[in-house]
Amino acid sequence: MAKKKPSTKWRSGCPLNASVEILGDRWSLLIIRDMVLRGFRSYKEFLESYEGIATNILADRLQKLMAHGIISSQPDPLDGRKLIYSLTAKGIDLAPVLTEMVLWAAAHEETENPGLVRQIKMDKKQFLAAARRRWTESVRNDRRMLEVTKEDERVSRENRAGDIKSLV
Amino acid sequence: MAKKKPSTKWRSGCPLNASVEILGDRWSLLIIRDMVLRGFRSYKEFLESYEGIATNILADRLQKLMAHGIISSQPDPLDGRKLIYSLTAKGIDLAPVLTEMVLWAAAHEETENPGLVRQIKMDKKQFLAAARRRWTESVRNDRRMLEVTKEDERVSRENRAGDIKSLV
DNA sequence: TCATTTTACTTGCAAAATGCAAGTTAAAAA
DNA sequence: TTTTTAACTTGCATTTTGCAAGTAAAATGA
Repeated sequence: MAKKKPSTKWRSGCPLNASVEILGDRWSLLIIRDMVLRGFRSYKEFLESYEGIATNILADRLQKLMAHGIISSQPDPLDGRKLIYSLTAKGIDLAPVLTEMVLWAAAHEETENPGLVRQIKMDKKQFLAAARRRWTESVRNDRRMLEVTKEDERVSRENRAGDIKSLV
Repeated sequence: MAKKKPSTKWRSGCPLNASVEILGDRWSLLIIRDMVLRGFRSYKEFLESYEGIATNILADRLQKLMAHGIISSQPDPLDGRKLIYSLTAKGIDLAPVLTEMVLWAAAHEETENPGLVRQIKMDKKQFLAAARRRWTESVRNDRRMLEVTKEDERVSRENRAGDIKSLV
């Protein structure tokens, strides 16, 4: 499932340190946020998000998140130029980290999006359950789409075979 | 209470972005961890922690954490070379962020300190309550120590005054 | 009391990460 | 079949990080 294990050689064995080494930069968690909370799935969407990430940094972060097994990618069957990025189970498990960081900043800094904050405060568990449900749905949906695509390919292969036969 | 407001000019108003701009580096949260979980309070202790932070980076991070009102510092009344760093309320409020990051890494990476992880998993609320209790205690204790020191100074001032009088 | 040690830094410099602008390539749309 | 679009890559300047070596003030030891 995971793409590749990064050379698990942490500065220390402390679990917090592992988190910080993987996620401790100014962009990774924002990409995760866009996926968990806003359902973003493509390079273009991430690029056009609020904070304005640079193209090379985005490409680098997507690669690293994949290397850490937090996201995965597949070609879009409907548009060959696109890659569809998905959260893995490891990725959606970051939702509680996100929500706590949102609550902390909302409590101590001047921030926007009071609707989001209110929702989390009102019922954190339900908020997380909803996020996970959306994720489960999208995984199911991707699988379905993949099957349809495979079927399409099978049919088109048969058609080509038919064409060739008709040429003989 | 807070030292100074940093020029609140975020890349975006999203609360998660604020958190990431303040805490999104490879060291800040480790310093907070050392304070919340291990009770560290001096430059030297932070310096000797597991991950081996460089002296200049540590000085820089301590300054930034102070500028953000996450920690504060006071001279050690028992040793004039030392500064005692303390978590502010804003600082101790980061405990839930820490615990979620610990749980995430423990679930998905090879890490050590299973005792800590077991404790958090067993009863997260109680774990956080204990961390906060330790913090409240240390705040109370600091205040007490400060008063004792002030009394000492008053006495020593009187003694000096007495000495001067005795010289006249 | 006077040299030594300790604490909390600073400074200088090399290496790595970040950010911006300008390509590039393959696929889709007009 | 020309033009757009999506997802990058490249080059280069700026910033951040990390290491090693100071420094100043206070405490400690002889």
